[in-house]
Amino acid sequence: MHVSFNIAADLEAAMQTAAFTAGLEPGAFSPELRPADPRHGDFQANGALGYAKSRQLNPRAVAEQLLATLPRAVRDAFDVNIAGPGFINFRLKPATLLAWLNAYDSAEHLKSGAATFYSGRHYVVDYGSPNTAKQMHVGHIRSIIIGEAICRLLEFCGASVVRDNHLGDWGTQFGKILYGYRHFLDRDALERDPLEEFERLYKAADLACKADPGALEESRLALVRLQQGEPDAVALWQQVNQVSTDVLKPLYTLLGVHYDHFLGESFYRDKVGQVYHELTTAGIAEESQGALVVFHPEHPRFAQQPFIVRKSDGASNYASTDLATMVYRVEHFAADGVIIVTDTRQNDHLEQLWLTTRKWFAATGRRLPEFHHVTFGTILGEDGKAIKTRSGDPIRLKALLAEAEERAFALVTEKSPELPETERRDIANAVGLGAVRYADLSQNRSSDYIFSWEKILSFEGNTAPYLLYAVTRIQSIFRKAGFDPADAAATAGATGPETAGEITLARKLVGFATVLTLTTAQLRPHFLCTYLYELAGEFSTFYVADKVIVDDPAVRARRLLLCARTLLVLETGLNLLGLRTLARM
RNA sequence: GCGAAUGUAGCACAAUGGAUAGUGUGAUGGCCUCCGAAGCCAUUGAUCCGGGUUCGACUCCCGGCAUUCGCACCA
Repeated sequence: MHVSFNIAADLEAAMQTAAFTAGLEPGAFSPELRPADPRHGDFQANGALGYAKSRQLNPRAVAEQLLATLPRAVRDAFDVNIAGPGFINFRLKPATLLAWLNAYDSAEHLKSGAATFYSGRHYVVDYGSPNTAKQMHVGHIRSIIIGEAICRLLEFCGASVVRDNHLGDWGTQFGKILYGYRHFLDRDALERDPLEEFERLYKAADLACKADPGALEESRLALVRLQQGEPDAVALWQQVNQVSTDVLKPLYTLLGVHYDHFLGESFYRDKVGQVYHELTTAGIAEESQGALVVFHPEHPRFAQQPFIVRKSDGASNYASTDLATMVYRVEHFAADGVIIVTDTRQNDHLEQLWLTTRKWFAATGRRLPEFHHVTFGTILGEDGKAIKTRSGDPIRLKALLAEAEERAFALVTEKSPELPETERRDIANAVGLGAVRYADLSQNRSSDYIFSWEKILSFEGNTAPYLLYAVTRIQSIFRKAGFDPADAAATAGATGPETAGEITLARKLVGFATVLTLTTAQLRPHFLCTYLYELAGEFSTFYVADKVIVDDPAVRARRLLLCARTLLVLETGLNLLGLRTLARM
């Protein structure tokens, strides 16, 4: 029996065929196939309701018609019934469940099943993208974690992905650092910890600029000199960037993120002239108060609120470089889609960027890519305000991750004191970093969320420790049974699921395909998290109800198959989210 | 002032316009001679307010309210 990875897609196509055969008006019927409440089925088609309503028909009668013309293959694979006002419910038969479980038996096979979703599509994902001359703090973590998960998900679903770190390495902060370097430099401090000193210089200069217009003016001029290529300024700028990336890279390594490129704003410094020229020539940009700006008359707000493309002192800003970046990504990387992962505070900027890009590309005959601004909210402390240290400074990312590992180590030591310390350290790394990561991904990214160590490291609820624990329990079963989880001998001759626990678990496993389509379509990793949490829950229920290691070889193979596939889907899913899984903890 | 995001049990979070709004925590009561109880089962409790669209609204539209954020040379 052949069974597709994404069963829903086949079913949807079959429904269209049935509609045609049944003589429903062509083009007017949409199956509206959705995952169903498990009490009703695995999928439900709601299309009969809308179709019937618009044509003054009885929706149940339309559903009956569709049901009568369903292809034979659908009836073989599903139990089908009509319920309520005209919902058509499809429930996977045990034989179909078994066929799917047999077909998708490895990460490679799951991936090749999913690869049709985005096959041949090229995406550039811009995430992380910190400013240089600063330490990374908690504020940077969401972009890194969400961005990386999106990259992995798209790749798994067949896309080719370019990971681009669009460093903020060319902005106004350099004018201030140049100013600070000239007036406040502490050479010993620079020697000891250069990044620390550059950050201090920036802050000192920033304060000076707020207090003294002369300082502000000097900083601006310093930036212009840098952007004009003055050697002293350029040398200092290079030093700052070198020091910064030296500090950034180990953090990315710790987080398992490997960028293909670090094309920061400065990379585009020789490409902004073309932007000014084309926008002016096309009549999209205009001079206003000495600056080059774009207004969008058709827009209620951006008709008045300018998109400043070149500052009045001639310097570029992030609008200039972002526009140049858009062209580079389409022309150099042949991007079909551009995804930028930043917090919601940049909504206006990115909306203006996109409005401008559309007009500009139309005027110059360029191909317009898909554009997704993947936004996210702020991480809050337990007081409901933006998270900070007690002294009011931002929490450094490095310190946060170290604390996560430390707290996880204490927990593991408490729960499993018998394990050797090196293993407990390793577990603490996976659990601690996984907990931070999962906390960020498991909630809808558009909301702010409250960060609590107690909550994210809890073994109860939708957390990394709970999911990692489910993985280790399954591993433990295989250890006890004397098989490697990937060993086909363990599950040879397995028949379809029979008990309530087995069937529920198997149905959930098949749902992996649906959740991948939903997660990538909306670029919201929390859909996958919710799914994995539910899967782990179904496994726990099954685990209590149905003993796996039993004498009857048929029952044992059948249940080991479910264990093996649950392990596979949990590990695959968690890896897509960037979590490392464990054999024991 | 204009705009955006958010508003769901005491608390923290789910719900691509579908059927009885799910889960964790908390509280209460059960389940280990049995594969890891870091677990499982059960009870308890909620859609900010007012209109509208729809066969059907937490979801879409309009008007309020609340919180957070953004709005001419930071990114």
